[in-house]
Amino acid sequence: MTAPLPPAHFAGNPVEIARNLLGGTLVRQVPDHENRVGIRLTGTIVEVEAYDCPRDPACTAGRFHAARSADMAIPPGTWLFWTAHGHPLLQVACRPEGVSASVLIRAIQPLEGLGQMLTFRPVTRERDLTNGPAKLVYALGLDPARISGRPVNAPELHLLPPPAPLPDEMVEVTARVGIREGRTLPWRFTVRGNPWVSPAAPSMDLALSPAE
DNA sequence: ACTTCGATGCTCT
DNA sequence: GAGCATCGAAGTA
Repeated sequence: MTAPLPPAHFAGNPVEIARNLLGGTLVRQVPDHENRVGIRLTGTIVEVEAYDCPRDPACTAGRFHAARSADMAIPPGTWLFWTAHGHPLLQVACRPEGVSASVLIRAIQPLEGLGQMLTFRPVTRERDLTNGPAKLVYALGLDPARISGRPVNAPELHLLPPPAPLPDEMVEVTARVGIREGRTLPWRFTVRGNPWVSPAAPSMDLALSPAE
C-alpha cells in the first residue's frame, strides 16, 4: 500500500514532477454519511502538463499570468483550480512558495467507481468521461471551493505515485494544448496509445531541444 | 459596472 | 473542424 505523495514532493521542477506523475493514481474519497463508508473514485493519470513561471511564456505572457498573480503565494503541494472558459481545471502548485508553477492534470483512466462517476457526469461514450482537464473534475464530483487550498495529500483528494516510473518508450512528449505563447515547449506528457488521453491536438510542433 | 480574455466542452456539420 | 456557451478575474472608469 503506497502512501499518498506529500506536499514536499512538489517543491521542485514542475516538468520533472509532471513526467513522473504519469501512471500514478488520482484518488477521490466521497464521504457517504448514510453508510459511513467513503466511496472511492480512482483513475490512472494518463495526461499531464507543466507550467513554470516565470521562464514559461504561456505563464508569464500578458495578463495571463498577471491575472493569477495571487497564486504565487500558494505553497507547493497545494491543490488549486484554474478557470478557463467557465470550466475548472485541477492542478498542483509546485516549486517553493512565492514562485508560480504547477502541474495540470489533463486526463485520467477510470479505475474504481466508474458508475458513480457517470452519475456526476453522464456521457454517452464512456471514453469521454474523463479525457479532458475539466471533464475529470466533473466526473469526480470535485467542488473547487472545497478542494482549492487543501494539501495535495488530503484524504478527500490525493495522489499515489506509479509503482515504477513509466519507461520513456511509454511516454509521449508533445506541446501543450490550447495556449498561445510557449507553444514549442515539450511540456505535455501522455501515456502513448492510451485511449483515455484527451482528444485535443497539441498546439504546435516542439522546440528542437527540450527546455531543461 | 462594464469589457475582455481564456490551460474547455459540447453540438452540430 | 467550426461555432458557441460559459464564468471568474483584471483592467478600465
